[in-house]
Amino acid sequence: MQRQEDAKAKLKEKGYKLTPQRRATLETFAENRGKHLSTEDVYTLVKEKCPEIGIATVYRTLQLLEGLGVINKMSFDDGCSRYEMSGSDEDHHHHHLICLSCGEVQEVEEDLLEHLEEKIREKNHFDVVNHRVKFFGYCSKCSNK
Amino acid sequence: MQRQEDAKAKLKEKGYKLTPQRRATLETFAENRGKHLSTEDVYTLVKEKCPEIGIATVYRTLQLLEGLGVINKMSFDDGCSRYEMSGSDEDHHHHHLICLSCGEVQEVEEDLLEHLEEKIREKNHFDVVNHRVKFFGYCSKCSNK
DNA sequence: TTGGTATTGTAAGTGATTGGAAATTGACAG
DNA sequence: CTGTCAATTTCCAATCACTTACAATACCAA
Repeated sequence: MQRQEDAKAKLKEKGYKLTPQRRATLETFAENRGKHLSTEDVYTLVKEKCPEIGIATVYRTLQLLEGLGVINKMSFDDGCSRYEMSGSDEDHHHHHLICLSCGEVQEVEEDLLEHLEEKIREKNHFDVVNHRVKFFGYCSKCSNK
Repeated sequence: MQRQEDAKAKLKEKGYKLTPQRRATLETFAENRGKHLSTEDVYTLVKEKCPEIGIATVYRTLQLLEGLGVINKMSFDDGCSRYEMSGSDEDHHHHHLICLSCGEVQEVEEDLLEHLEEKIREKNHFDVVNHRVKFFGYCSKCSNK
């Protein structure tokens, strides 16, 4: 896919090597778009393609890919970091609904506050290029209980 | 709720971890607003969510949360300490402007999208109780360079 | 193909936190 | 003063998410 090829180009550009471990990690993210993978998740999934991989390499790879902007780290306060592939345009309108009861995370794709960015720009002299919103509350399953 | 989220932010800020035990304790206080819970009370209540928790951890957690100002200790001379969530400040909708260049974080106090919460509620069947927004961009100092 | 360098897996090391149990404290009775 | 008992703290070994040391190995440009 586009992003996978981009990522490979970025690696080469910066003098990093394209190893089977990194290739497998990229593939895994491409195959799991929209999911928020923990390091353990990635480890498990990548292991299917590349059984020898060690957990340390997974951590290193995720760090590297985050630095290159290929994936984004996000925290849902569940005790571990989670990542997803950063899709340049979708990313801009990509927000989360976090259930305070069960911890489930849903996504909302919507441009919520484009117009507010302008307001912020004027009031705070801050040049906004992106925003991210978390809504906290109770998902349908939990609020029915 | 807001105070729960604030508390989580404070923990993170000070380098403390948000463990299941701490999460359960915060939830317990949120669900028992206005009550004055003894350590034993907290132990019993938290045990429902987190049965493995030990009494020592409860004492430690209460100490920690008191230090962060999330809960208040009060004495009724009944032989044990009691606590309640400190509710003094109300639902502050404070959000953040994060500079991508220097990393500076400004706060904005503003209710940005109350009306959008209703929309989310209908479309996603998600009962929103709070939201948090991050704006990414460049602060005035950095964008002038 | 080759050689220098990046990268790897293993295993040991972080630092914060934990449960259980033992130790300490303090109020009070005898 | 001494013993008792419950509240609270401390000790300790273990756990968790993550990082690092290091020697062996794999990329990839020449």
